[in-house]
Amino acid sequence: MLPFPLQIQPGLPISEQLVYAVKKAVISGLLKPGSKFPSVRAVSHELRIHPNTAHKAIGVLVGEGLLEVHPGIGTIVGKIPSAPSAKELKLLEGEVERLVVEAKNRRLRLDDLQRMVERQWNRLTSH
Amino acid sequence: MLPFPLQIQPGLPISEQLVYAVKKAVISGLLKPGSKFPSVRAVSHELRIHPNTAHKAIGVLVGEGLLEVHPGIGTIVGKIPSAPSAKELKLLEGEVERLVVEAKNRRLRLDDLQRMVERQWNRLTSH
DNA sequence: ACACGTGTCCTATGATTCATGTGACACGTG
DNA sequence: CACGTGTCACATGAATCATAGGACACGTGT
Repeated sequence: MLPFPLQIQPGLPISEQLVYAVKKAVISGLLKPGSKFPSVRAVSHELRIHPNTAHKAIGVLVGEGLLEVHPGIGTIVGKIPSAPSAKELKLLEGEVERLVVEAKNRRLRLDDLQRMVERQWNRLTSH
Repeated sequence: MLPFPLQIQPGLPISEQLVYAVKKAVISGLLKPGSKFPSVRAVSHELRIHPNTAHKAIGVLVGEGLLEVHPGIGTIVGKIPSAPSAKELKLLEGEVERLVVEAKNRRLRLDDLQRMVERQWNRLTSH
């Protein structure tokens, strides 16, 4: 069994769903830094997807520092996520802007949105 | 000239970029409720895109209540954006979750994120 | 030395989405 | 009736996505 939950659904690319599932598992403590991450072939076999698709998702996660690859040995969960770079902060700003635009068009108030953020934040807290 | 700014860039679907540009223009007061919205052909001509592409974006905006269509006459900016339905709230929850997941993986703190939200909120305020 | 599992890469194919091309129709205004 | 409006129905080419099948280099274990 995979160390993280994922039910693949149509509508979004499979590789993106896999990336997101791993990100959620990492921050929720399901995947602990330094622990082994399933091999490309194991992931593809469990999820019934093609190895290339799993490999693509893992490549994204490696690029973001969430996973570390050791050739010939395997892949482990990244130990120390680096502090946000200027580039990453700019990307986050863009995502925040998108969210605020949606919220404003739905006629939410700032404190409504803040409460939603805080609720999701606490819900995704490891413990 | 179009009543809203938009510089089409590669990487995202053109229709999505158009939808987002209009949403931002609406909440920033550039497009006022009740005012006329450019015709499908005018938008496609100004942006150098295909009428079908502009029509697709406008269709999305109509579906969300931001624009109102009067057949044979034209399209205007929606007057009264409805209160968020349960379905819309659920979609927003999902977007908030995505943002929180990204922020946590970048090792931001809750108040860091809250500040970013508040800043974007004030930046996108009309007047 | 050898087999095995690991990550990585290559070429190819079919499905889907996206943007465009082209043409047409119904509606309301003048 | 002409005109501009929104709307729709095909079709085509490009790009993305997932799949298929095979191959190679690396490190570990026997």
